[in-house]
Amino acid sequence: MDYLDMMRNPQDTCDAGLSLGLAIGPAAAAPPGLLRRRAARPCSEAPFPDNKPSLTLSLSDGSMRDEEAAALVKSGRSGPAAQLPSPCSAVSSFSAAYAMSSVKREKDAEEAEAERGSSRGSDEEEDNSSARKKLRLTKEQSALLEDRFKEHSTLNPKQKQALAKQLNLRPRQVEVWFQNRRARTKLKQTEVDCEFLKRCYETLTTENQRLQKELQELKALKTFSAPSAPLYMQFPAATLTMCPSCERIGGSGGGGGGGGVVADGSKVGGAGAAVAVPSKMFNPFTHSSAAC
DNA sequence: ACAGAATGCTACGTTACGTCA
DNA sequence: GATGACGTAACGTAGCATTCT
Repeated sequence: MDYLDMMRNPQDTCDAGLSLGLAIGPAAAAPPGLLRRRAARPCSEAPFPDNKPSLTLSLSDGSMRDEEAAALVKSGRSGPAAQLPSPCSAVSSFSAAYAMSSVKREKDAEEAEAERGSSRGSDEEEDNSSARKKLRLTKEQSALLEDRFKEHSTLNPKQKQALAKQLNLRPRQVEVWFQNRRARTKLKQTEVDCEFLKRCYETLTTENQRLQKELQELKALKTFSAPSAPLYMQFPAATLTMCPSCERIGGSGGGGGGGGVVADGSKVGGAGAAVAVPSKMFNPFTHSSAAC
């Protein structure tokens, strides 16, 4: 399965074993970008300094560009067709009130101008039309960019300059490529996380059904018990657990504390039960019992 | 020392081009 | 040849951190 297949069939991605490395960690609990945008970091830092995602994606293998590479070979394209966005058009599409951005554009334009004068002199079209042209990276360029991305998902200015020179691209193009590459990685991560959560939901649903069934059985058992006996004595011993922290007794069924989802809305233990379950969700990954 | 501006980097969303079925 | 889907380069924007004044 290559990168394109994974993009088209995220389910296949999971089925192929990408979820094997999943763990309940920062990435799974809160997929980056879903809750809040990550704070900016100095470019020298690692991409995921502390809360490194708990699974890795093999997006950066060389096979991922095979289709594109094949297309390039087929089309006979051999080198980067330099298409420099017209500085005029860039500015005209945007309010000049944005001084910060326009300064950056000027810098880009200067970069572009410098490139034009040197390595990109072979461009056949230097039209000043406002339409932006799209460059297709060559197989070699893509491969090298992928290699660099595998090493670091971000570049410092020196690395960017060097890589741009090596690839015969503008630094801005390298920068954009890394931006888009990070975005693709993140998208893929989100898809995997989503799939993982879906499976968690299915597991919990199954567990809930099982517990409801168990509850029904216990209720049926209760009708044959002595009415004066304490409630916890009416449970089979094997179903009773004690929370080590709060030392409260609860049924292993999870619904015993009132927090479990019960079909008829009633709570096991009733008002007098010494079990308090604040959470409405039973988490089989963090609780071996639902006593508390 | 502190405040505010400038700068540089990022993520995110969007646009538009190139390719393919 | 026309067309729609898809991948992705390029762009616009805003937030944050650092540096400068």
